[in-house]
Amino acid sequence: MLTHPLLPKRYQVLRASWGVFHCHLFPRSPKIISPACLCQISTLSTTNLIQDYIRDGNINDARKLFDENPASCNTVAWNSMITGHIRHNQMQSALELFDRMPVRDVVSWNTMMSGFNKTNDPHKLHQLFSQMNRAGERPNQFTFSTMLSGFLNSFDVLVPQLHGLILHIGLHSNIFVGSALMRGYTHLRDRYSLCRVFDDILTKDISTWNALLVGYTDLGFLTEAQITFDTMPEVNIISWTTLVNGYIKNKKINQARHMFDKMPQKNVVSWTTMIKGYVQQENYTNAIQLFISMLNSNTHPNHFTFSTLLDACAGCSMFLLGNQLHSCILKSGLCQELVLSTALIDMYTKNGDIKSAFTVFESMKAKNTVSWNSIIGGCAMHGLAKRALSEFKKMTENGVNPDHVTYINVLSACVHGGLVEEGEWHFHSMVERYGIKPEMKHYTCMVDLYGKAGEVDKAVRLVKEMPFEPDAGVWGALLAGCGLHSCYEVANGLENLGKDYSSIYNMLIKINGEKGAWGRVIEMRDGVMERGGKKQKAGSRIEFSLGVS
DNA sequence: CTAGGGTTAG
Repeated sequence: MLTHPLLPKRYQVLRASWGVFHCHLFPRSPKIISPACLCQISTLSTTNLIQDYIRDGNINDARKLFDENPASCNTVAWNSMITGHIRHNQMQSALELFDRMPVRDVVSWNTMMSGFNKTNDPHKLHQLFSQMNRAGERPNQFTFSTMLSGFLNSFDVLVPQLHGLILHIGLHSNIFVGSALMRGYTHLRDRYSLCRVFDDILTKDISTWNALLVGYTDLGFLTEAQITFDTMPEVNIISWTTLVNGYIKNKKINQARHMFDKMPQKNVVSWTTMIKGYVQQENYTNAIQLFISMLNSNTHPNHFTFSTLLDACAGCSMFLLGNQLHSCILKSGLCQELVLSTALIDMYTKNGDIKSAFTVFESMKAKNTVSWNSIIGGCAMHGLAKRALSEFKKMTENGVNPDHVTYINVLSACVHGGLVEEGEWHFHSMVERYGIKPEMKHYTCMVDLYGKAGEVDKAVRLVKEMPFEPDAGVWGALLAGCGLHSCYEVANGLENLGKDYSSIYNMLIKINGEKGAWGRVIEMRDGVMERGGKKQKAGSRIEFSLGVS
């Protein structure tokens, strides 16, 4: 039974020393091994083999062995097989095995849960948890930490509930459960419970302390975070990076840089964090300088670093650097990273090179909502309205669900192409077909669409129907339409016009000026000046990218 | 065989 074509070399050795193996396991057994013993040995070795294969990433041989020896597979073998499928993102196969396994233990349930956690499917996770309880399986510390991390963005409310169960079972002192709970309470922005859970963990390790640091920085308690950092029994590179990132998240870029410079050592993550900080502040010069220092310190950039830098290139039109980064990405073998391709598409469209954007887009093997959004948005930005709509059609045909950003892009494509009917159709279908409620931006697009097309009445009606108070964008779009089609009366007759926005007054002034209503113009201009309004400065992207401005 | 802490895209 131990002879098998799939047995790797080290097991051939085991087979050769069969006697030793036999004596070691069953020292008192007769020379001729009974069938029951053989079966036991076989199960042990099959399970070990499957585990070895999976550890080596060899899912196919593992599955072959598994399928060909059903009698030698115990629950551990089944669980290992499920783990293997999950590691290879084969959730369907994992689920299929889980459904037909003869005996499930707590590990089987936990493994499936971690799978759904990986695929970001909190509903399935939730479902599995109740099934598990119905089946009479008792959740353990693994179950709770998986559940807690899976529920962070969807079932936040369940965090205290799970906490109750955890206290009941007595698992609150487990470091894994504890740090998962701390993350949960950080999401709930509950500082008191965060500290409470931290105190309940009797033997804290460095991850526990780091979780507290994350909690404090996320909630904006920078002083507490700094004190924690200074009093921690030990700090590692993760603690340092957490603190730097904490200052960045709270817009204290200089303090972040101060800590960053004090770091005893830096890795890709810490460099990327600091670079991202500067990109967020639109301080692209420092971001690039830091990137160069990073390369000089012999730290290799990863896909996080590249996407951050591409974001910078998109932000300030550094076309050359963007191109160079694309070459680096191709060389580094990271070009199939979904996020990177999406960042590349965005960089190309914002630098005016829609053709390259399409090249990247078409080279992608897997596309998600964000990637489709970036190409549709790119088409819209380049005035390719029809193309944007046809890409949208392809997206839905490919089974990728649109979201609210998709519709902002689709509607703005309609605006650029003057496609009123199509725009109306999509505006309605977003709720009816996908249940996406239109937000302010969607209304802005529609107002813009009607305004540009000269249907100012429809635009006004839409503004009145809107479920929220219009912002500067909506008023701006409406007034732009009025200006374009000389609707002087409509513009001046608007009630509740956004009086707090000086840009709105500037547009009104322009409309009145064109009509020759100078009295009103002067009156409004004085009003704007009294409020301390300034004339908007014009800027050029070219000047910006040359560093002139 | 299953679980925790720091960086990414529209």
